[in-house]
Amino acid sequence: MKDVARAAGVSHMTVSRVVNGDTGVTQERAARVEQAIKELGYQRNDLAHHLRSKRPSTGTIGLLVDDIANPFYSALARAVEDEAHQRDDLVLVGSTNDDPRREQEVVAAFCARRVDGLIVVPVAGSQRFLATQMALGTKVVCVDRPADGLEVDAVLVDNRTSTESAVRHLLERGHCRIAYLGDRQDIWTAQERYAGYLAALAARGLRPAPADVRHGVRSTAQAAAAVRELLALPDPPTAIFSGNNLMTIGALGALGDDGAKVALIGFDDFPLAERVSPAVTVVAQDPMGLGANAAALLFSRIDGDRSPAQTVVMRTRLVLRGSGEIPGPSLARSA
Amino acid sequence: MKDVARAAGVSHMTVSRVVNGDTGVTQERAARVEQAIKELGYQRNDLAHHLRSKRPSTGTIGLLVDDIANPFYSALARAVEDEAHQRDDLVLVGSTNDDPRREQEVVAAFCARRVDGLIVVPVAGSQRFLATQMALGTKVVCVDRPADGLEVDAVLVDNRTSTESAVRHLLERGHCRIAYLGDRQDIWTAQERYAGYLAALAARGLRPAPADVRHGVRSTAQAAAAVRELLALPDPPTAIFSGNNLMTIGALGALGDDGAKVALIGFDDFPLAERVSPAVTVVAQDPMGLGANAAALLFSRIDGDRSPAQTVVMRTRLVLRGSGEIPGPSLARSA
DNA sequence: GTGAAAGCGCTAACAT
DNA sequence: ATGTTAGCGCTTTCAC
Repeated sequence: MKDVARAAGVSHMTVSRVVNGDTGVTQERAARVEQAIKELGYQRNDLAHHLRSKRPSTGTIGLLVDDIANPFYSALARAVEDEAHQRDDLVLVGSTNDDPRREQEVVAAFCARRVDGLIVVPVAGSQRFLATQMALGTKVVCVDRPADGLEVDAVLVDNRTSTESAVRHLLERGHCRIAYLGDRQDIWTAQERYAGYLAALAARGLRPAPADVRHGVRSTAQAAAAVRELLALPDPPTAIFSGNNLMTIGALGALGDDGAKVALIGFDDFPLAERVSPAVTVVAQDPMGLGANAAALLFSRIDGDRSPAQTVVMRTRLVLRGSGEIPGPSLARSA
Repeated sequence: MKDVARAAGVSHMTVSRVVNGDTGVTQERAARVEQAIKELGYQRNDLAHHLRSKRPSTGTIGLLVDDIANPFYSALARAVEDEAHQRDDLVLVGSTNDDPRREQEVVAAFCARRVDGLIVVPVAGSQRFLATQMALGTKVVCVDRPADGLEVDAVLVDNRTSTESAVRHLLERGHCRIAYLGDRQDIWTAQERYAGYLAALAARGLRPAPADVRHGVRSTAQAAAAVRELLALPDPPTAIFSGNNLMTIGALGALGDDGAKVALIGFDDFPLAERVSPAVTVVAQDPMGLGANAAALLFSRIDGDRSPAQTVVMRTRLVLRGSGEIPGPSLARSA
C-alpha cells in the first residue's frame, strides 16, 4: 500500500480511500491510484483490513458437516456457498466425522480466524462449548440436527413423522416384520427416525423383533453386512427401513436379487434410486434447501437480526418408486 | 490479551509466550496465565497473529473446484481437508461452476485473505492471472486439469489413454457405431477424452458418424436428452461412451430397458454402478487419491520445496461390470 | 479533499 | 525470565 502511495504520489490514506471506494477523492488522483494499483498488482490485505475496521466482519463463515464427501452434505455445502458468494463471503469447510474432539478443534480453529458465523451439523454430545464463542459474537445456526443445550437457530427436517409415515406405508402393504437400519444412537436424526419407526409399529400394537433392529451402522459396507445377516435369519424380515442414503445403497448391494422380494424404503433420495430394479422408494429431503435456509438465517443474524432463536422444519416427500410397494405376507396371502 | 495480562498480573508479552508455547516462562507464571485465559475465555486472534508473525503462513489454503456438490469433487475435497487437518490447516472451498469470472473472483477473495496456497481445478481459458498471485508467494497446485499458460504442479489422470482403451474395449466386442457424450469442448478433460475416443476409432480406420458425437453435455438431464435423441436415430449407435459420472447416470435413465441392448462405458465410477442392470463398466478414477496427492504437493511447496514444477499422472482402472461387454453387431452376427 | 497521527491485536528484537 | 518498544497493513479520527 505504501508502494502504491509512492507510485501515485499520494499518501497511503488516499490509496485506502480509493481501494474502499470511499467518497472524497478527486477523479484525477483516484485514476492515478488505480493505475498504480494495476501496475504493482496490489491487493488489499483483508486480514489487516478486518483487524482495524470498525465493522467486526471478516466476510468469512465456517461450515461444519459430518462428512463433506457425503453427497447429502456436499449438496448442502454448495447451497451455503452460493448464498455466501452472493454477498462476497467465503466459506471455510470442515468435516467432523462425528468426532466431538474434531468438532471442537475445528470450531476453535474457525473462531481463531474470527469467522462471522458458523453453520454446524452438531455432533452427538453437548454443544455447550459453542456458547463461549457465541458470547464473543460469533453467530451460530444448526442444520440437520439441533444443538444440545444451546438456544440457537436450527433448520431441520421432521425425521420422526417422516419415518413414521414411511413405516406405516410398509405396514399398510402387509408387512409386520420390518427391519430397521440406523446410525449411531447418539445421533439425533437416528434417534428421531428410530422413534418414528417404533411409533408406527406401536400404532398397530407391534414391537420390533430385537434381531430386526440394527443400530450403529456407519457405512455402506456395514449396512450391506447387516442386511446379509438379516436375510440369513431363520425367519427373515420382509421389509427394511434404512436410515440414510449410504445405508440404502449398502442394503441394495446386499439384497441383490432378493430386492424383488424384500420391501425397502430409505431415508434420503439418491441418484439412480429410480434406475435400480426395483426402483427405490425413499423419504426425500432437500439438502440444498436446508443449506440455503441455514445460510439465509445465519446471514440475517450476522446482519444484526436479534430476534429469538427459531427452528425451521422443512418438509420431506415420500417418493413411491416400487421397492416400498412390494406386498408383505398378509397381503400376499389374501391375493 | 491485555485483559489476560492484567488478570494474571503479567505483561502481555508473557501471555503471548504462553499462548505460543514459547520457552522462557516460569511454571508458576505460566499457570497463572493459563488460569486467566480459561476464566476469560480468551482465544488468540489468528488474523493479528499472522499479520505480525515472521512466518508468512496463515494456516489456510483455498480449494477451487468446478462444483463441490459433484461427488467426484466432494470426495477430492474430503481428502484435501484430511491432509490439511493433519497439520492444523484450514480449507476455504469455492465452486467455479466452470465460469472464468467466478474463478477469478474467488481466487482474488482467497488471496485477499492471504491463503498459503491454492488447489485449483482450472476453468477453461487462461490461468495466467494466477501468475500474479504466485509471484506474490501463493503456491498453486492444479488438480484434475492442467493450467493453461502457467508452469505449476499438477495432479492429473491420463484421460486420453484411458478413454482410448475403453473405446477399444467396445470395438473389440464388435461395436463400430460408438456414440460419444462429452462435456464442453473447452474443458481439458473433455478434449482429452474426445481425443482418446477418436484415436481408438482411427486405429481401426473408423471415424465417428457426426450424429453420434454430442459435445457440451453439462448435466444429467442433458445427457438423458442426448441419449434419447441417439436412440431415435433411424440407425442408432450400438454403444455409448459417456464422458463423466453425471452423464453416465443420465444415460442410464434414458436407456431404460434398452440398457440390455446398447453397450455403455462411463468415465468415473459411481455408487450403485454395480447394482443397476446391467451393471455399468466404468473407467474408475480415484478422486480421494487425486486430492491427497494435490494436497501433499501443495504443502511441500508451502514448506519450501522449490524444485521444478512436476506433473503427477495417476492411473485409472477399467472396471468390467457388464454394460461394456454387451456384444455389438459384428460379434452378434458371428455368434 | 487530503494527510498526519494513533491504534487494531499481535510478535520481533531488543532491552533488562 | 520478563518487560519495553516498535511495527505488521490497514482504518479511524481529526486536523488542515
